[in-house]
Amino acid sequence: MTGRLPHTLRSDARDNRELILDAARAVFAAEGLNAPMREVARRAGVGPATLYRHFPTKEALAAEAFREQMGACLTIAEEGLADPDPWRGFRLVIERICELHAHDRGFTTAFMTAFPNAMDFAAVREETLRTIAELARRAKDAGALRPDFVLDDLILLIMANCGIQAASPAARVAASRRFAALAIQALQASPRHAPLPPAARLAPVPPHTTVRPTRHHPGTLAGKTS
Amino acid sequence: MTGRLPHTLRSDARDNRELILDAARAVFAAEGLNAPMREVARRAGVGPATLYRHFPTKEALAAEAFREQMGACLTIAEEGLADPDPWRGFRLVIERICELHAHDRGFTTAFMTAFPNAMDFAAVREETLRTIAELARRAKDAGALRPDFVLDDLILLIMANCGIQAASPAARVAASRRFAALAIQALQASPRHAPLPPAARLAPVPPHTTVRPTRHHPGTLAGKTS
DNA sequence: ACCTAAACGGACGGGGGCGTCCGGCTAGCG
DNA sequence: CGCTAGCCGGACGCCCCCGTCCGTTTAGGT
Repeated sequence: MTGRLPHTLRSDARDNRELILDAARAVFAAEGLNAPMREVARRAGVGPATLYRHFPTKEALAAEAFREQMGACLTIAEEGLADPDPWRGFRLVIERICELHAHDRGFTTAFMTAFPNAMDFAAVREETLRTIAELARRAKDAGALRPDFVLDDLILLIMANCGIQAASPAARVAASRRFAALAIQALQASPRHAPLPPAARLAPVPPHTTVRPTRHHPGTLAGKTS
Repeated sequence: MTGRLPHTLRSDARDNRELILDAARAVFAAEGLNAPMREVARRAGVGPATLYRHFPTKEALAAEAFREQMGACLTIAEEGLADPDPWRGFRLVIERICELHAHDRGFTTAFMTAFPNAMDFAAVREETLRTIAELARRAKDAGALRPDFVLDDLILLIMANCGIQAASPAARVAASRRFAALAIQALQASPRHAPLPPAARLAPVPPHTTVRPTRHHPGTLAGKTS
């Protein structure tokens, strides 16, 4: 719905739009959401003005660029829910979501912050979380998932997964895989497990997660950084 | 050793040095290592030149500002090692290190990156890791820590802990506490645990990986400003 | 009280990212 | 084939941050 653009769009404009989206995906994946818009434009081989005309804000660009991954996220959750064994489904969800997030740096923060202006973005996010919540309920009922698991723990793990850095993308994915395995074993129900400290409300998170806002200069426009 | 400054330092210079260090600790804790040097200077109530004269590079400033925490880190490791029960010592180390890192945003990245130029910084880091490695060995021998644990897993967890964000510092600490508890249970030796995927070499990480500056744009990613 | 060396901080030039304007180009219709 | 509306991208002004220079202030010894 968002992109109900009239196909009365001139052909070159159409082409550029795709070029920009491809470039954005590549740049955001490699450098994160805080990458300069300029960089995306350069990579797409267009001028900055063209980029800004197509996507007036970075938020709009990111929302459009990550629409696919957002959908993938939901698909993963649904596939997990479809698994006859809820615990296996749950594990799969953890593993695949971690991998997805390890692949590009930008998507995680996009997912976590869930820009308020990109409505359907947040909607898919909520739908994904709701699906996983249902899956978690079943896994608990099956006695496989620890009963004190809450949805915020999932957010916690995704955030944590996002903190993992490495020299190469490959190393990051590998590390992320190991992390997911550890997380799963921590979430597995077990009589040996001591009770956990209380969960903290986490999401959604103010953007400074990635971006540093404060520049207390009275009067001037606020500055932000990441 | 590092700070063998002649106490033939003028009194105002001495005072300013302390003011700067206090400001740096506060700013780095609140905003992270990427905070502008200017901000530290403002907070300390000195001019930029003064700051640069005392600490020619941000690295030098951070190394000095975090010396205390760095020492605390090592102390934690040593106390863990001193515990007669190695597994309890290990758990304590995890919990306390996570808490320490949750408290200020800057220290984690400082610890992870371990600036190559700040020699003794890296030295303490290595010493800390070595101590924990020994503790881990004992905990494994006691049959409490899973045998496939490697030191990189600790790095992994610290990095992950660093990814945790929340609205308030208090919430972050709470989340971090829960995370630590989960991590400990994942690392606990258990016959139920499946083998883990291979560990990946992680540290140290180039500093720019962590964050990158961006500017604020009204109505877009920036959630709030003062 | 004075004098000097040391320390201070305001100010400067450079660099980079941001968002926008405008003159030139081209797609695509008549 | 020619025209026009729509699109493009170079260039601009803005702001913030960085690191350094230099005229001014001040500590502290005589």
